[in-house]
Parts: sequence; structure tokens; C-alpha cells
Amino acid sequence: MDHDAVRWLDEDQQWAWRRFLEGTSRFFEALGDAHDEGLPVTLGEYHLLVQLSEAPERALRMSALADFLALSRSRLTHTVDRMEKRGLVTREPVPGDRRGVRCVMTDAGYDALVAAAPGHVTAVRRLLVDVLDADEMTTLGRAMSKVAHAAKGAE
Amino acid sequence: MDHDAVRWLDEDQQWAWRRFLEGTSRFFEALGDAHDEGLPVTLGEYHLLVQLSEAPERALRMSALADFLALSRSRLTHTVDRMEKRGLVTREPVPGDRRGVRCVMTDAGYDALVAAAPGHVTAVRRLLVDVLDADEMTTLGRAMSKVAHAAKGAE
DNA sequence: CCAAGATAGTTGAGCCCTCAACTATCGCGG
DNA sequence: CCGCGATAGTTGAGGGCTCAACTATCTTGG
Repeated sequence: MDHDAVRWLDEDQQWAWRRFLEGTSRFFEALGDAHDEGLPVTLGEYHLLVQLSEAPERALRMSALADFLALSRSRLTHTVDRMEKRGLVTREPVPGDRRGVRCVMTDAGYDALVAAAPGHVTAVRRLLVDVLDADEMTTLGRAMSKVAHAAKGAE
Repeated sequence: MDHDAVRWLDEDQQWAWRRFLEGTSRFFEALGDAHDEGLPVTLGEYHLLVQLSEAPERALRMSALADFLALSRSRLTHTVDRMEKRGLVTREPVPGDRRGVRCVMTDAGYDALVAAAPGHVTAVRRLLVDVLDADEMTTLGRAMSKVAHAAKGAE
């Protein structure tokens, strides 16, 4: 790539980009810590359980879960392995497609979700929602929605 | 934590929070991919080299680097180990504090930074900067700056 | 109806990160 | 000026993630 042809970032862009980098890094570290200190599931496991809790019959096939959570299939397989061992989810065949696997939330998984939710939401408020005013939160949502779309198109 | 006392997120907050989650996840995955496919250093190594390039004598002590990059000391030690083996940085004693270690960028490190910069900036534009309008970018920067501060206070 | 490519998911090796324990040095209160 | 808590950085074991290879099943064009 030609160095002279690159459109470098101007000062404002550079500033915003670096705040984004630092902010996301520190935010996810702190949120992860909140889960590790006192909640029964990690942040990633929590998001997985949330997706299942909102699905019909509290079950989704692996590929759908991977897509919703933006995880690689391999990573999801490993994560579900661990959660299955702890009794939070089970695996079942998908009716009508013998390649497929349905991941189903158990009652213990639901209990873990319910137990983790207050601490999780409290941390998300403390670290993000309550730190921003409503306009900033809305703009953040809209902006990141665009970003997600751009990144998805680039896959 | 009492379930009934929790201030849950309203619908708009929930929406924005989920867009933020998905957006950051997909963004960093795509940016990491851009580095893995064709650039001589990973995203993390790139950020480390950027910090060094802006420091006097292209050197910083480990603790300062860890702080700027929001990395644990241990992680930084391991990362610098690997980069040192590849000749991108070297370690030197800090004059006046025999506990300290200065991490110094080599010429090869500088070359790697220069080689990676165009691809990096192009990807950041494609995935973030050019996707947002100027107002959104500014708000994003200000918002994440607040978030970084909140997370830092919580350490 | 079948061959070839696409899709679903798993596997295991290797790499990177985390965590706790450790060494070494600094600096301050008494 | 000494003892002790704080600070700087490293180490290695353990665990999670990535990547490529693999099996199994589905689907589609001819």
C-alpha cells in the first residue's frame, strides 16, 4: 500500500479513535471483572444465556447462537462444552437436519442467569449507561449499529 | 443483590447497549483480521509500537506502557518477550531505578510500524471513521472518554 | 439419482492471556 | 538508618481462543 496515498486521520478523528480504543478496552475489562468477582457466570456465558432465554423453548442451534453472539463456531463449541459440563446447557439433535445441534438452556442455566442479572445490569449502568446522557447513549447505539454493519459486510 | 431493587435498562438503553456490544465485537474482530492478513504486526503490537514511536527516544518503561495500553503487566511482559525475539524492541535498564525496564523500539520495529500504518489506518477508516459522520465520531469520542474514566475509577 | 460443493459442527495443537506467587528495589516513618 | 510496605517486573502453570483439518450431512445441477 502506497504511503502517500493513504488518507491519514486528522487530529479530531485521531482523538476520538483513541478514546474509543481506551474506553472499550477498560470497559470490557471492568465488566469482566464484575462477573469474575461474585457472579456465577462469565460475561461471555452470560450473553449466551441471554440469547437462549429469549429464544423459543430456550433453545437455539449452534450456528444461530454463533451468529447472534458474533463468535466463531469453534469458540462456541468449546464454550458450550464447558457450560454443558457445569449443567447450564445441554445439546440435542435438531429435528429435520441431522447435521445440526440445538443448544438448550437447563433450569440450572436459567437460575444462573437470574442470579447474575442484577450484578450484570448494575455494572453496565455504573460503567456505561449512567455515565452517559440519553443523547449520547442513543448516538452511541446508532453509531455502533453502523459499525457492526460495516464490519459484517467486510467478513 | 436484591432483584426488585435493580434498575433494569429501558428499551432504548437495552437497544443501544446491544448495538454497542455487537459493534465493538465485530469491529475488533475485523480490524484484527486486517492485521493478520498482510500486516507485519498484530493489532496489539501495533498499538505498542505507536506508543513507543511517540515517546522521547522511542522508549518507555514497562509500567508506563502498560498504563497507556491498558494492559496488565504480565501481559505486557509476555508481549514484549515475543516482540524482542523478533527484533522489534529491546529491553534496557532505567537509569536511576534499578527495578525499572525501558522498552525501546528498534529500527526494525520502526520499519514494521511504517509498513503496517497504511493498512491499519485504511481499515480503521473503512470500519469506523468513514462509516460515521463527524458529529457521531465526536460524540463517540466524548462518550468513550467518560466510559474510560468511569472504568478507571472502578479499578 | 448421484457427484460435487456447501453447510454444521467438532477436534486438538499451539498460542496468548490470566492469575498468583516470586524476586528485587525503592522510599518513608520512626 | 533501618525495617517494612509499596512498586517494578518476571515467571510458569493453567485455561481459553484460533486455526486448519476433519466427519457428517444436506443440496443442487446435470
